[in-house]
Amino acid sequence: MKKDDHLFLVDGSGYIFRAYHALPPLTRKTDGLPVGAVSGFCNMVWKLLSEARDTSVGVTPTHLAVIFDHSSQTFRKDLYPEYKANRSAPPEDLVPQFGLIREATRAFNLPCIEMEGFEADDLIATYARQAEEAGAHTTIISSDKDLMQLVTDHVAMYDTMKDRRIEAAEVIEKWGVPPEKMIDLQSLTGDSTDNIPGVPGIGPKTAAQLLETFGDLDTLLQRAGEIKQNKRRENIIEFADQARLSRELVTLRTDAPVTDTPGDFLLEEQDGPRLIAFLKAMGFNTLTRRVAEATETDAAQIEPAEVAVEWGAAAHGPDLDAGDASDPSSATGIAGASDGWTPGDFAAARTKAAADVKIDHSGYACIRDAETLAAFIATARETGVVAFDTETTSLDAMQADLVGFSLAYQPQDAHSGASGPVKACYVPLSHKSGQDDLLGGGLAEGQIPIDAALSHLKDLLEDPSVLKIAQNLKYDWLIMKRYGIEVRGYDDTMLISYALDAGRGGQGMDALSDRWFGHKPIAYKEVAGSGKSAVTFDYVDIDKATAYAAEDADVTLRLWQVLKPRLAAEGVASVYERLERPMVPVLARMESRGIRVDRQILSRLSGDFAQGAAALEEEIQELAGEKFNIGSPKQLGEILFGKLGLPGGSKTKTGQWSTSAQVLEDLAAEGHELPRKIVDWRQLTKLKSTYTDALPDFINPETKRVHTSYALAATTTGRLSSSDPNLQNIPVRTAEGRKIRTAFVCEPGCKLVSADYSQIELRVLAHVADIDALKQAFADGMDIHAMTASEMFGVPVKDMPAEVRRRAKAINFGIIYGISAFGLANQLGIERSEASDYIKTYFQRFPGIKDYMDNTKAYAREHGYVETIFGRKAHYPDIATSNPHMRAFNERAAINAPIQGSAADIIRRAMVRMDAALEDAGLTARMLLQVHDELIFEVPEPEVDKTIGIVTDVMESASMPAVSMKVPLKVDARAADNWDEAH
DNA sequence: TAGAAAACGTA
DNA sequence: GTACGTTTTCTAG
Repeated sequence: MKKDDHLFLVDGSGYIFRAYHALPPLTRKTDGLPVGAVSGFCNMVWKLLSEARDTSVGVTPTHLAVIFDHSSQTFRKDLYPEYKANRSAPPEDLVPQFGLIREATRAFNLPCIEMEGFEADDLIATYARQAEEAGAHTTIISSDKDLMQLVTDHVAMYDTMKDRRIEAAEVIEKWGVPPEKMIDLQSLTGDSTDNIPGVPGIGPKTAAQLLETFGDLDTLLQRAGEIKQNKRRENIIEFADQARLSRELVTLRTDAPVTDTPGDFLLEEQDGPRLIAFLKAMGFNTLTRRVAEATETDAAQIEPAEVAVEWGAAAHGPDLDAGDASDPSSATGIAGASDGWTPGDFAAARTKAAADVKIDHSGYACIRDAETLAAFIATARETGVVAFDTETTSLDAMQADLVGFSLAYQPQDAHSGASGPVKACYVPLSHKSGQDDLLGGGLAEGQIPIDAALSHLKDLLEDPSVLKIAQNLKYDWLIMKRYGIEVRGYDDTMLISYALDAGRGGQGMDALSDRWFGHKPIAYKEVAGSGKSAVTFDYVDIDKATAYAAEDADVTLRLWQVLKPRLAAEGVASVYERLERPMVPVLARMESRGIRVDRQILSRLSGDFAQGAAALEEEIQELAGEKFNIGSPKQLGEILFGKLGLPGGSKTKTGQWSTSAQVLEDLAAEGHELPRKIVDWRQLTKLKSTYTDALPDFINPETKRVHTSYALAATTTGRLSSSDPNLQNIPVRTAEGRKIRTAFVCEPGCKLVSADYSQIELRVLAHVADIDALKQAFADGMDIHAMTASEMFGVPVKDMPAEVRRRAKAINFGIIYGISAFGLANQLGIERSEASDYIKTYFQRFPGIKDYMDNTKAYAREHGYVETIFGRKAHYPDIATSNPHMRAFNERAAINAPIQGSAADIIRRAMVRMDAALEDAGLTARMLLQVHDELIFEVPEPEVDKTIGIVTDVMESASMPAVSMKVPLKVDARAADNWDEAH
């Protein structure tokens, strides 16, 4: 470097934290990736590079480097193991940004510097010193006081947020001492955020005054006896060694063994296309435009870069390698990791520690006044992590009223008992007094007015920098949304557990508590009663409610401590971050929108079905010769196979005659009249009771729409399930059943749009098993079942008999289900031996499928689980059982899971992106329902065509960029006035 | 009154 | 042959 050179050293790590807290949260439109700090960083760097002259930084750099912390394992930890031990860890939505900011640095064509064992500050000190020795000037882009000791007449600092240059005068103004005395000052004051001890009772003002009087730290410590104030004198004498240790910790190393020199950091021309590709990938439109202008690049011609995102894994960023700080729970007091631990070690330690802290209800508090609530929330906020749970009057989130809520920021330990600090609490809001039931129950005494309590709660729940933890958050999210609160910054223990342990048992709180702590929480029944004597939660005694509700928050927090570290350790962090957690608001919105159902249509159908069933009932009893309960399989079996002596097919496992549709169809085919009528009767009564009678009761009195509830963690494979009512099994196969779909309608001026994946599971199969013939067929848009038939039976596709195609279709489905000769024979009504021959032929024709199935079985047996193409695991703990029947069942399930599960993952990805994609396109279409491979939208009529385009695009590209499918995904979409016609 | 079994709707 | 949820009947307590 030369005399006139000017080196800029950007404190990258410092900037990340500052930008995160100072700037409004920002997420990438396409997938919700948090990018606020990245955006701030890019804007700041661009400003430094292009507009330096116009700002108070005052100079233009000739050399520039961005410096980062490598990890917390530095030489300072050797000096003082507690160094930074209490540091609050980065918030969840900052974690992925560490890697992105390094990417940004490279995209700007700037050196990205870090070194193991040293903090960014030491590297900055080293380079600044080297530059100074060469006679050049340095500007450190930071406002961190730890760097102020470096300020000289050749080294200044620059605060980008305040646009302010920091030189010796500014240091003196702020701290009362010149830069060269900053080390001594910090040695006395210490630093609570880095856990540097200093001398108790000495703050910056006192320290500056003492240094003014005594000159420097050594002199002060020697002559401490001269200090007049008793306490101050005693402290300085007693803690002199601590001050010297602190000095070692705060003194920056200027001799870090760096391999570059400042001269290597010569600023080069921007690589416009590369930078723009990155900015586009981040979705920074304004900056993209500016950079395009400045570099004379046509941004429209540039594809967004593929940027790898470390959503939760501990690959980058300060402290993330250490494990104990990789999530904010390090602040919760459970013993953390020591040096060199792997994430797995850490997770195991957490599990062990969790079982040791016993759950004790006596420490829970019931908070009944606003001041205490505010104080509790303030404490929780400092901790940065808080478990949250609502208590309401109903399991239906769309109808439930809030009764109270509970919070926990640490496990409530047993030792402190009732007199110790409160870490978990319940806040009753609308419990009834119970005395005046006749008057509808007055509000019980001693509850915070709900508006006041919710305003405190809102501050907490909507602050993304405080991590909220809930068990099944979607429910609480919907409740809070109805009270005008939108939860931001959250984890869901149910979903974490699901990502980790799908197939290993339930993910409900009671099951998890039992599994991890051997503890059974107070049962809901115990506080609210059951059956006829059950009451809604607002009639539960507040003391009982406190124990029950606070325990739920306490247990939820403990579960999070145990489960969260496992995500990274077991490689499913991205499954949780991308496929589970973002689904919470997506599904919550779908559920709260609901779908319009025409009560009149259902009512008319109910009448029709009732008439038809009554007529059949009469005929059936006529044929049977007596009145009996047709709905009773037991009585029916006795009539058919006992009294009438029809040839009884099979029996169920309890020894009863089977009267399944299959059996009755077979009898009907033999010419018997009665079974046919029973099948028809069953169809009508089924449609009536399950659909036309039941659905109207689900119409919400307020919204006049039907709001299903989606379960995110109910299946082993990753599919959703729907209940209350189940809208994923609305009839479609028969003409009678389809009539029910005509009752699913849209608002006037709108259309229902249904978009479904064509053959998605067979496409996934072609991809995972890598079958050339299948891939080719899909690429060519061929009829896949006809193609299969043609390959297997040598029949040309043209003018193929329907029966031949039907058999091939059954085989294709069979493959997906883990085919057995027994099952295929059943399905096709052929002999087992014939089915077996079909399978043999199929495997000869498509040997890759056989390989895939064998490999999947072997993998499942070795690992106990299988994976989807996005890394979701489905566990099969019984895969190696000695019971041949059970083992075969598990093997078929294990073969099916990657196929069904990958398809489920794909539509999840589409759903996560859908709302933003529609909004970006200026559309107001609303996604209402998901039926495994189908999405249903309500769309204003003028927007229909454009919506179909966007929806199709998002769905067909849903696997990208994570997985590039070897087979195209195809989506069919159409619009109509009801679901029957749209489908 | 709670839970299992049988049946049947969907992808 | 895979994955679910709901209804009705029937049994055990």
